[in-house]
Amino acid sequence: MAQFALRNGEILQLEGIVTGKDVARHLGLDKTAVLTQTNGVTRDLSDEIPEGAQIDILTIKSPLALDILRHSTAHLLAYVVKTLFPEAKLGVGPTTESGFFYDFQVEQPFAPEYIENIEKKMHEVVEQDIEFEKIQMPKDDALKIYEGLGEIFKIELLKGISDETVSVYKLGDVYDLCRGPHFPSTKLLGKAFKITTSSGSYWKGDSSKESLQRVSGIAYPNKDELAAHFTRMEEAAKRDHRKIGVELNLFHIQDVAPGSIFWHTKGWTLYRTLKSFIRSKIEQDGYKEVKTPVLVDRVLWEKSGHWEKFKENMFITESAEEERVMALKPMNCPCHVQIFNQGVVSYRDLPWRMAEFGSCHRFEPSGALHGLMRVRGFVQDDAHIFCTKEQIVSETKKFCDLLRSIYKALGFESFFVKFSDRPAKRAGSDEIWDIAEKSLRDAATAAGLDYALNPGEGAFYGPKLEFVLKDCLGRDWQCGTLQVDFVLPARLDAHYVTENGTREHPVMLHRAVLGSMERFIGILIEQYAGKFPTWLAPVQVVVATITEEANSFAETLYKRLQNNEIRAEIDIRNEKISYKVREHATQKIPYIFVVGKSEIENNSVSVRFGSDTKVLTINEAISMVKEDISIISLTKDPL
RNA sequence: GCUGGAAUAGCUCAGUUGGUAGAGCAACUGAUUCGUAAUCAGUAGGUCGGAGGUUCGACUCCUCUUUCCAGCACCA
Repeated sequence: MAQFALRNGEILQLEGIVTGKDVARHLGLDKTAVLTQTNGVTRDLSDEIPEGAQIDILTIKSPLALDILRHSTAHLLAYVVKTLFPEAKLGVGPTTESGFFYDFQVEQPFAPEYIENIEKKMHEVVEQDIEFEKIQMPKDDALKIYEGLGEIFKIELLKGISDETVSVYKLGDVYDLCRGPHFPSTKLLGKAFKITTSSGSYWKGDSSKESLQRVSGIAYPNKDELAAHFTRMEEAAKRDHRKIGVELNLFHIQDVAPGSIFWHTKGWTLYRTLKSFIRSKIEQDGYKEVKTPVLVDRVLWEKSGHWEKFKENMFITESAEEERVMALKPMNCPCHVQIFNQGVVSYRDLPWRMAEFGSCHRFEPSGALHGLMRVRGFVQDDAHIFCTKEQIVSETKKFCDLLRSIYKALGFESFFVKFSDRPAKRAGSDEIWDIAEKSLRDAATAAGLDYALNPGEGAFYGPKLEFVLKDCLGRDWQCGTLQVDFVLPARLDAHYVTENGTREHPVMLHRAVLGSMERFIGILIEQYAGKFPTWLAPVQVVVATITEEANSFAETLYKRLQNNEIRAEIDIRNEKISYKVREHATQKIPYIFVVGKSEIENNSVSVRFGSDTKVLTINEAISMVKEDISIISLTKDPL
């Protein structure tokens, strides 16, 4: 008689070999049980339970079961694809944030009709209630099976496994190498899944390896949650910055300049406002702004090492009059070093925080372009801090504080941080990398950052911290960055004179808070769904008349707003006030100042803010807006 | 760059066995002078992304090309 502890503290006694299924049956959960949690580990229901274990039965409703539901649905997908396309070779089929995908190698990519058919077939297989049969076998046996089936990718995966015994899940006659666990059978997967897309992918995520076809789907425990997912997606699509950019007349992009932005007046006002804000913040932090050339001789890029690594991604110029090859700068650092190198720099001059709103161009692959988020022409809120090794930690901490204060002011309380360490291809010795990585880690800790390690993803000249924000569709975009660089100053012959009169290379900290102005504005548009806080709004107030008898009163009011440096517009069109209100509300103008007969008589204004309306004196109304705009100045205080 | 999909008026979209284009909103003109999310009427607007080809005839079929979208790869 074996004993097991249930989660509620009850002790269960059962005879013989006991599996999760037995426990479930004993508890009357045999119809709904999908997995067990045995001693805190999620396992198959068919697994034997060791005596004395603490056991919990998981049903489809359990949050712990969700990821397994998706994983098992991926296997179901693989089963259906193998049934419909027996020649397909299986890749891998992991879960995603809201679903799953499976990669296959097939002769013909899946046409949309096939995708529909696959989904239909998956639902049929759910009805057939096929069992996920778990088979533990020696690795060599599994290899034999897959060699017999010609599953080249599974063979490669198997060869990479060091265990002697592996688990294979058999669904119908399809063998899938998998650590598991899985649901016991297809019926329990339910109907709340949907195949969403098919697309290309690469084996092991490597573009030099085989091209595969990825079929992706989403899955939830029930139809309501599935429907809620689609509703969320629709809501998110409404705040897509590309859509709002057109609706609010902020910018456009067209064929003649792929990856570059035509900023319209309203978008450019937003851009300038953001830039002024950043400028005031960095000036307070001791940065000195510069401006360097956009067109620079290739020799500088050769010297910096960028030519060798990135020339395919640079815009190179050609001139009928001159043989000299120039390039549009893809980054500002080598140019900043040229300024640093004018004259002699003393240790007393360090840290030298050299900032630039640097206009950069990179030939990004066509498939990477995405609205404002990934462009070929962009402006970095860039700066390079030339400092000593000893100053790395304090400068990094200072930067992190600045970044946090700016993000907070812009409405981003939370973001995530990645620490990217040395890549395989890099410049500089291991000793230098050791120092660079340690300094950056210490600084990140000192700044109280919670970061995730991103191994091997550093820049070729140094490790970096990356500050990542999400767009409305859940995609990650790196915005801020800080990179420690011991390499470029040496390559570009930057020196300073130490206390002892010797010459040394400074350390260079590459850093940006927003990263790209364009990208950050894209993120801001989505964050606010176009309804910007008043200080950022391109138009802050519209003065709208009810009838034309209010025109001159409106003009006077409009002038006063302008004199108070409020971005205002006036609407004296011969339209009904409800029409005007609707239009300006749709344009997400923060304040609508409505004036009519009664306002003229009382020298007042009817202020509409959001859906609130109140009648104020003109002075009160102007103070209200000015106070709203000045909210941003609070953030000027150091944290 | 790779795989798939798409491109029709300023915007959102109709337009199937190939017979040279249509709606709503926006714009413009006129009327309406109105109290907080759409007043009415009229007018104008398109080489159907571009270049070739098939055909008596192409928005529609084929080839090439550009751009965009989704995913992958890339991102100093």
